Amino acid sequence: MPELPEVEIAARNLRRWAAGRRIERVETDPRARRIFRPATPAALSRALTGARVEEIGRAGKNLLLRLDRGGTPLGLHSHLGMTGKWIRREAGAAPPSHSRVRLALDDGAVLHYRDPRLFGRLRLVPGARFDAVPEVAALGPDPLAGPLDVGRLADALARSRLPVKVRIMDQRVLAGVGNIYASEACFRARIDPRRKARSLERAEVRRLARAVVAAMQEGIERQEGPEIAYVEEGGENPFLVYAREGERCPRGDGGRIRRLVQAQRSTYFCARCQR
DNA sequence: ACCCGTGTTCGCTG
DNA sequence: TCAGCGAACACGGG
Repeated sequence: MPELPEVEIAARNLRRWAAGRRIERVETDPRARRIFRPATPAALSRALTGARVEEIGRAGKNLLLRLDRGGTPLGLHSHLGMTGKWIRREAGAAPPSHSRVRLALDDGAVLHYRDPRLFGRLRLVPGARFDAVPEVAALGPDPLAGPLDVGRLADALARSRLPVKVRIMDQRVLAGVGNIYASEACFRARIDPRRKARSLERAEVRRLARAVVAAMQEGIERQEGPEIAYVEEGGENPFLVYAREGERCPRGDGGRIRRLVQAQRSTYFCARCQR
């Protein structure tokens, strides 16, 4: 389930599970070649076996693992795509379905990278120089890495004729915003997602920036909190408007949530309160 | 069977 | 040259 909040939870999990641990064994699913960069399972296995996990960082939707191979730094860049997830299992436990990579750690646990659709990516980064990875270098500001620069966001919006909801999903504009949180942020900011990005006034840009941060923070708290058990799959839809077509607007203004398609993705909004 | 999907990249077009 | 568009990737679930 990866947008910024889910990737942040994955980073926190990996810190608890793997920081300071040594990777003793690596297994890969041969069908999963396409997620590897470079694309050979053998190269991935050779590089990671024996390495120690030092730090786990996050930039937008990207997980950045800093490893140590006998004094030489090595980076592992993990992008979860649509369906990627890191899962911990005790030694000998049955693997989850679609486990594509298994990292056996020195405490006996096994980290599984599960990814049914294979849209994720795992990339070795020599010297842990993540700024040399083009997709990472091109990222815009991360909404949780310090206060967002409203002027910079306004500039990025002013240069586009795209609908604002589509524009804020561009990772060069805001790192970590995906399809769900783009709808949620527009709703919180009371901005119509169909508006051209360049049409927003400065005050609206400020509202949008705050709305993005608030939506992300709530998403993280929801998944990190003690109620994890029933937020897991099968629970209620935790979002304000996403996937709520036809329901009443949560602001109680009498509007109904509408669905439309923008840039081949579903958008949800209330045309009554979002202008 | 058919449609939909929390993401990104690539090739084409104007 | 570049912003924008639509297809493609691959598979499960409703």
